Amino acid sequence: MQRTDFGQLACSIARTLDVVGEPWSPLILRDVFAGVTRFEQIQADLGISRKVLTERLNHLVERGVLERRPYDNRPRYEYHLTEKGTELVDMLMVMIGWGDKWLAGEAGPPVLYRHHDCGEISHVDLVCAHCREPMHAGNVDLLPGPGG
Amino acid sequence: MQRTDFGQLACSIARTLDVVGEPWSPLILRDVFAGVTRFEQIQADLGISRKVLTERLNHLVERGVLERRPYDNRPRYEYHLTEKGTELVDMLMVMIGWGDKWLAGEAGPPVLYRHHDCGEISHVDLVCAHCREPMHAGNVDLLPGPGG
DNA sequence: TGACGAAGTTCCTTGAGGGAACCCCAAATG
DNA sequence: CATTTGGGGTTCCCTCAAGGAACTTCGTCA
Repeated sequence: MQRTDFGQLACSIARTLDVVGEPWSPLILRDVFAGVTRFEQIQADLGISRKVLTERLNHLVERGVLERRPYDNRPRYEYHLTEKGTELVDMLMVMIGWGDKWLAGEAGPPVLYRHHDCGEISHVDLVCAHCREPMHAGNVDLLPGPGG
Repeated sequence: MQRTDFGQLACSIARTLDVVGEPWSPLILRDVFAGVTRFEQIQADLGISRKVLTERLNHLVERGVLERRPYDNRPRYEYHLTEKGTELVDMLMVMIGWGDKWLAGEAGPPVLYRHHDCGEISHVDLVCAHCREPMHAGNVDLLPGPGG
């Protein structure tokens, strides 16, 4: 889609967009995460063009985010999240939290997420991986890194 | 770009993509967050087409993510994050964490993030907003919500 | 042996992104 | 006063990606 190749930029956001920045890709990951793992199911659930779905699935498999797995003796395949892909679900959960807060409107969020550990309907919050205190836009400093 | 209108879907991911899912939008937010706030600066920094930059800035202002603010007697403007936009930086920080881990390669991450509270170079982790324990793909259950 | 169904592939049309050139306006400069 | 400069866009044209419908392939089943 975008003719500018984000994968070449020295920016982890751009590189991430190069993997899941194309239209539909995050929604495809959401479906696979939610158990909608087959071509026909995803196509019907999202209403995406078959051509584009083929392109996206191939791209996500190439980048190691999804895995193509046969599920029958016939040529039938399911798509599953790899470890790399499973960790991308973190991004989806933050998008869900933001969308629920700012865009859900009066009807409320369309899907609820129950934390398996505490049993409560909840949402994610960000903490510093080092000290476990809240970590948001207001309390980080940016420094040049080795790959810059 | 995508002719399918994601904003109409009953899905918070799709609705979030309707705001920042178009190409370049997350990179524009990153620039504004990092202090690159003027049209010419953003255009030069990203190498984005001026036409597309105009469209994206207008869209982000319309959706309440950015604020257009005059900075001179002349007709000159800076773009700043609103509260709504500042909270979107959470999504960027998760993308950065994932990109740093899976795509940075041998050179290492291009930018480092120091947590202001503990002073350490760090990255974000996700916790349950309710019990503060880790919350990832593996330990959430999906339930239908009121807006579904 | 014909129908079926999953998983694509092909083809055409439309519209979004890239890029360069151009425009407008206020201040600074001569 | 006339002219240049520089920020912030706008216009135009070209290419390529998204949408959508029809078609293909291959193994199973009636």
